[in-house]
Formats: sequence, structure tokens, C-alpha cells
Amino acid sequence: MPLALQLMPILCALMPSLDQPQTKKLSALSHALLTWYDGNARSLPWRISPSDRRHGIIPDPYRVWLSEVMLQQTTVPAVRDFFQRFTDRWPSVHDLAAAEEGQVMAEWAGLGYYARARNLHACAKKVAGELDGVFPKSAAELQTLPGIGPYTAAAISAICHDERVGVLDGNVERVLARFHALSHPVRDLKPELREALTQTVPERAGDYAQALMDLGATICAPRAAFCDRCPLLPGCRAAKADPLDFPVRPEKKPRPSRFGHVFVMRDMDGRVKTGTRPRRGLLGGMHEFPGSDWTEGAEPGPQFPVEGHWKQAGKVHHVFTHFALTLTVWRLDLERRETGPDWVDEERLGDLALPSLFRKVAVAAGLEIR
DNA sequence: AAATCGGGGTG
DNA sequence: CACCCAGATTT
Repeated sequence: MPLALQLMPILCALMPSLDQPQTKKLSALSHALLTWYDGNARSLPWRISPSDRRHGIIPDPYRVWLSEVMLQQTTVPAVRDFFQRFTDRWPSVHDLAAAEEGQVMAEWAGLGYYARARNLHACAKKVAGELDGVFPKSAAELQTLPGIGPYTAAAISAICHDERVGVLDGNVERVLARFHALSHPVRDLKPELREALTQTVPERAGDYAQALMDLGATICAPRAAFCDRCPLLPGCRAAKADPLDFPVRPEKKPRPSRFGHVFVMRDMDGRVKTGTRPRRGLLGGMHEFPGSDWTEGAEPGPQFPVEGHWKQAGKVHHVFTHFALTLTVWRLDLERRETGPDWVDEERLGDLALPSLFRKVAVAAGLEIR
């Protein structure tokens, strides 16, 4: 066995890790962090500023919940406009619960992770129907609702009711991984980390959670660390070396390349053939254009959906890197007038629950789409 | 425990 | 292009 491998366990044991003294150090710095937050909090549409919060203004749980679900694995810039449209259209949980699921999906189109939209609507119906429109206050109860996991439950209860729970999102994971100089991927010790964080939460639990997240977003950022402006610098282990060495990421597997065909069929009256994807799986429940399966390794045969009714076929290769997916987009202009519920006016494609992938397909096929 | 689920931003 | 982001759910 190579010497390096023999030494590995010893090196790991020597590396600083999550321990009690370090947690106490963070606890001692919590007030410095809150002071930093009072002067440096980001202004966000769903947030109550620390000043307003001190004057007794309480956040609206509906808006906090909506923002937290939208922000799951999604950046603030991407969420802003969606949050504004949702709250304009559905100002309360009752309004959202009364909406058609399809309307919610259509409004969510472009934000990604579409199971979130279905869970969002299911949760709204539950809260409006069974709970008289009042969200539960404790994290434990919140986590029983669809689409609300450990993070979102803690975030809502801390921000809205100052429940003293550890709010552990990607930003806070990074801050803590650096503060403790964790030598293992956070994934492997997330429950311990969340518990340790809970021990440090002060009275202003909501502001503390948001302070840690803002610190991760602006000071202790993924690809940069401005330690000279960090209120946690005095106790931070990574700052003594290179903060960018943390967090340690687990190896990720490459995605296999996939290939497929998509058919953008347009009849003489300007109507386009659409379909609805299964509720489960990739882009579940969203609209689509018909096409082949997306197969690994090699391109499938064209599998044209119509025989002899099209007069012109434009062919465009388009690569969608997000899915490691290469699609061949076919534009089929039909000679015969088609009818049916799946045929939609080209001008109204923008109203559909069409994910970004298929919007790009439409553009690649030469359609006008808003 | 690992895989899956989108899309946009950034260096 | 690779990596990351206010994670949850399914397998």
C-alpha cells in the first residue's frame, strides 16, 4: 500500500473537525454577526429588515414560505421576478389554493425543479383547507407539509417566529465548513452540523439565520472570501489557511450523453402540436413538443410522428448542456389542417407550462415565442 | 446512502 | 466548460 494511503487516516484525524470548543467560539461570535447584519443585510422583497423587525413588524409566513420554496437550489436573481408575479397574482395562501394546478405550473415555468410547483400547490391547499390558512409555527410541524424539508421548515419557523433552530442551507454549510475547517464533505455530517448550529442560535433566531446566509452570499462566497470584512474572522479556522479549500466536495459522477428528436409541428392555421409530460420524472407535468425518447450513447432513429402530411422539414441540431442532451429539432409544416385539444395557437405558446428547454426548442424551430 | 430533479450565473 | 446555488423526494 502506498505510503500516502497509509497516512490518510492519520492525516484525517489530525485535521481540525467539528468539535465542541469551535461551536462555543461561534456561539460567542453570534452577537458580532448580528451587529454586522444590522448594517449589511440584503434588501429582499420577502424580507423584513432588521430595523423593522426590531420595531415589531412580523414577516408574512405565506411570503416567507413561497420565497423559501422558490429559493431551493435557485439563486436570488432567478427568483425575484417569479416571486413578484406569484404574489401579484396570488397575494394569499387562499388565493394560491384556489388556483388551478396547471396555472401554477405555467407560472412556475422557467424556474426549474417542477415537483416544487406541485408540492407548493398541494401545501397551499392543505394549509388553506385544513389549517384555516394559518401555517404551523414549529419547524417540526412545518416539515410534515409537502415540499417542506429540514431546511425550509427551520427557515420559516426561525424567520417568522424566532424559533431557535439551526437553519442550514448551502450558504451556511459553506460558512460552517470554513469556520470549522471541516475535512469531510458536509453531506456526511449534516445532522451533526445542524445540531451544533442550533446550539449557537441566539434570541434573534430569524435574523441570525439570515445573517449567516447573507454572510455566505456576500463575504464568505463560493469563489471568494473577503475575510477582512468578516465578523466571524476571530474564530475561523479556514481563514488561517486558504478558505477556498473548503467545503470539501464529494466526487460527482459525469452524466452520460443523451440524444433525441423533437418535432415542432405547425398546421396551416398557425397551430402547434403540444403534449403533457407524465407527472413524475424529468420536467414532470409540464408541456412539451412530441418527440422520441432521449437515449444514452447514440442517436435514435427519426421516428416521425406523421406520415406524408408534412411538406417541409427544417432540421436543427441543438445542444442543451444542462441535461448533457443533444436534440435534433425538426420543424414540420403540415399541408392538412389539424384539430384537437393539443393543438395550440403559436401566439399562445407563451401561456403554456413550457419549461425553458422547450422554449429553446421552439426558438430553434423558428417559432415566435414570448 | 445515492440518484434524481432545471436553470441561470460566474470565473 | 465546470462549478455552484435559501434542498426535497424517491429509490
